[in-house]
Amino acid sequence: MEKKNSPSTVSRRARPAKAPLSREIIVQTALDVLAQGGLEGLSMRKVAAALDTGAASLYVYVANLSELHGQMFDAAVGEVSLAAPANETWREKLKRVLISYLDVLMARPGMAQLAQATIPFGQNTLRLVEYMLGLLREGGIEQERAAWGFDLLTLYVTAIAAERGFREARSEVLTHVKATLRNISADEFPHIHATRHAMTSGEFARTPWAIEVMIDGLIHCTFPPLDTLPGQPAEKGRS
Amino acid sequence: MEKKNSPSTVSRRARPAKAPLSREIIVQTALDVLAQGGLEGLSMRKVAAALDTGAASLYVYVANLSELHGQMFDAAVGEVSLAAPANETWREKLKRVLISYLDVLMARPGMAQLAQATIPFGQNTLRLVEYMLGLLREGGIEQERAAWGFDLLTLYVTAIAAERGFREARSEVLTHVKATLRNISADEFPHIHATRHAMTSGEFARTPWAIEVMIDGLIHCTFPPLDTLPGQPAEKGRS
DNA sequence: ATAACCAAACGAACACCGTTCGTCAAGAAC
DNA sequence: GTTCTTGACGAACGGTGTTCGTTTGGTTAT
Repeated sequence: MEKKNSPSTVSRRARPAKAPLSREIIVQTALDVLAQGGLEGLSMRKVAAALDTGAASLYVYVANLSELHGQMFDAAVGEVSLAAPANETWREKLKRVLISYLDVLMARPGMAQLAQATIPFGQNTLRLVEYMLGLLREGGIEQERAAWGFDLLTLYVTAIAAERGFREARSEVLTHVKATLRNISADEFPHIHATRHAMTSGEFARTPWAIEVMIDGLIHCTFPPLDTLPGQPAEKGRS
Repeated sequence: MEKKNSPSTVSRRARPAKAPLSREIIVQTALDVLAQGGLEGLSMRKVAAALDTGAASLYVYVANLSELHGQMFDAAVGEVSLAAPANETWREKLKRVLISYLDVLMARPGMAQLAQATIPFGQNTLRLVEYMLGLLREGGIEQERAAWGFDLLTLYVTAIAAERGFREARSEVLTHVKATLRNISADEFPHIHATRHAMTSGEFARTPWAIEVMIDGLIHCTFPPLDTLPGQPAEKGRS
């Protein structure tokens, strides 16, 4: 950004003690850029600019933007708190860690979308997965249900965070939607009309509620549906 | 693309009977482009090229790319089948329509990501929402639980479709992940080690299973948590 | 002290992208 | 026949990820 090396070779004096680049510094700076500008405002060029260098310099430490995304996600997952009061039940602990994960996803705009676009298997992610699987097993949920259930839970939390992120990013569209919903025809769409307030309510209560619903389902569900495993779904049209 | 109008004004004769543009044609062409190249391969320029015109021409009918995305999504939702055998229970019908929705999301690569990026309230979407809410009410699930539950169900189906889309798009990363998972340390991550096969299994059985889990949870859950509505979550750290 | 070497850093370029602007031509209205 | 409107469009602006070839500063070998 602030480079002025038009003469011969004075440049190295104008930038005397620049801290050397590193993977960690790049990832941390990228998280800062994300925090300020969201996922739209995150680009190799912007991150490089924040480090007072050019985009090409980053490619020494990071293969491409996609890999940087992955590194950023895992670094963020490292901020999830796994601590819990010892007297809590497994269910309370599970809910607690999921909410902490949700907090991390919502701390920086665009982090949830980043989580959705990332196939997540860094060190911090593994630690989190291990912890959650342990809790489900502690609750007596067997192997397969635990694996699938963990996926169900995290998928939902990530999705709800991403959805909120989008709505914050484009609030103009959202107000338009709310107007449409408010004036919706009671004849053509009676059920939507009846629930039109509930649909946009409970911004914060909703996620804990959904977590409870899914854990309840996980406990009551009679599956693991071994019968459907061999011969495809046996359900309706899988194309 | 195939324009040759270097001389004076012969161009109009070289392109005599071009079908006029329209919103519908643009949306339909965009869906074709999406089907072929995924969301990455969808751009105003590509859609315009497929219509043998320039990108600027599209802006007469579509405000911007984001609005085009919205129109594309609603058009796709129109393909969801709401038909069901009359003797089915509300629960079977609900599962059926959700699977049909999943099919639509997976029919074109990138459609699920598009669904996640869209705030969905076109005509076809409203029809689908109305239908699903009706089924939930038919099942005796009261107003608020139905509204939130519908959101939970669709959010999950969309998320699972998007996740699969990503994995297809970047299979190189996925194989790497699978290798990591296969050789994972049994000491450091015992639970992951134990469930490492279940975690990547059941590609197709998983979604019907998760739908059952969520409906079970929806039925058994004692909520709607009116107690948490007035004073924020009363849970842990909402930032 | 000097020469050789190497890897990090970087400037420039390529091929894209969304969007805007000014212009042009064809049909409608008069 | 003339004016007016409007859809179509070429060109351009400022952005993007990524690559290539070169520079450069510090380290090692002579």
